[in-house]
Amino acid sequence: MPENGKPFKPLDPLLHSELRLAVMSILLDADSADFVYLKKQTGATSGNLSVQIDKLQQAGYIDVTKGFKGKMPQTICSITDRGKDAFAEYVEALRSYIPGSVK
Amino acid sequence: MPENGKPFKPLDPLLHSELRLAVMSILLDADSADFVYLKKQTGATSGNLSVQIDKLQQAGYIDVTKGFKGKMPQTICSITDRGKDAFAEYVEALRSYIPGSVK
DNA sequence: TAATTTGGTTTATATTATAAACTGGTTTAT
DNA sequence: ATAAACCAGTTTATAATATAAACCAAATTA
Repeated sequence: MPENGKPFKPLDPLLHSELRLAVMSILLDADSADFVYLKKQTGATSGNLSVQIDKLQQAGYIDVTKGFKGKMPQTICSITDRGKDAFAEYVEALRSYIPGSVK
Repeated sequence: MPENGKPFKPLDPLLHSELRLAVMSILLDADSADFVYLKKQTGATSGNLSVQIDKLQQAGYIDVTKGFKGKMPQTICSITDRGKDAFAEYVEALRSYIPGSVK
């Protein structure tokens, strides 16, 4: 039997989202970024970004710290170890869909 | 100015879907596959597969030919050049989200 | 010939993404 | 000092998407 089953690994739905993926990507590089920076880099609307940050936090993929910068509110995000793992696994899963990146 | 804008390329929403991506992946390798085979390989339900095949066809990413195999209906799918291009571009866009695959 | 299976399609539902509208506070202009 | 404009977000409404359940016609099997 040459053809075996389960060729495709499931894609973590929490990461399989353009904006959340972008946020994770930034945090993976920067290890810390605030709301304003994330918004600028992703081009997202505030509302969308706010919602997606929430989801990533609730999944334990990022840490969110609310404070102030001067008098202005500031939301700082950073990636967790769990988030790093999930991202790596997501990328690995992606490979299973891309012929030529078999390993 | 060290930090430039637009770091993330947009992800073609037609391909950014687990099942459609799997179908495209199979067709890219096989160049032709029927409904039954696609269903088996992806593990999708018939309904879901039917809908996603439709979308790919309407986008011009795949060709769909309906005929018969013996007396049984058969739906054969194959990838188009346009589909190949779109897939390549999608993978390229994905790279912009994955630190370490900068080029 | 009645039940079951095959190869799908259609339609309904649940989830998701996204933007619009809003809030609480700050800075600027009058 | 008060109004107007702005900043950093949150909440809520809406549109789009994914997915499965229900259905259908024909073929096969019992």
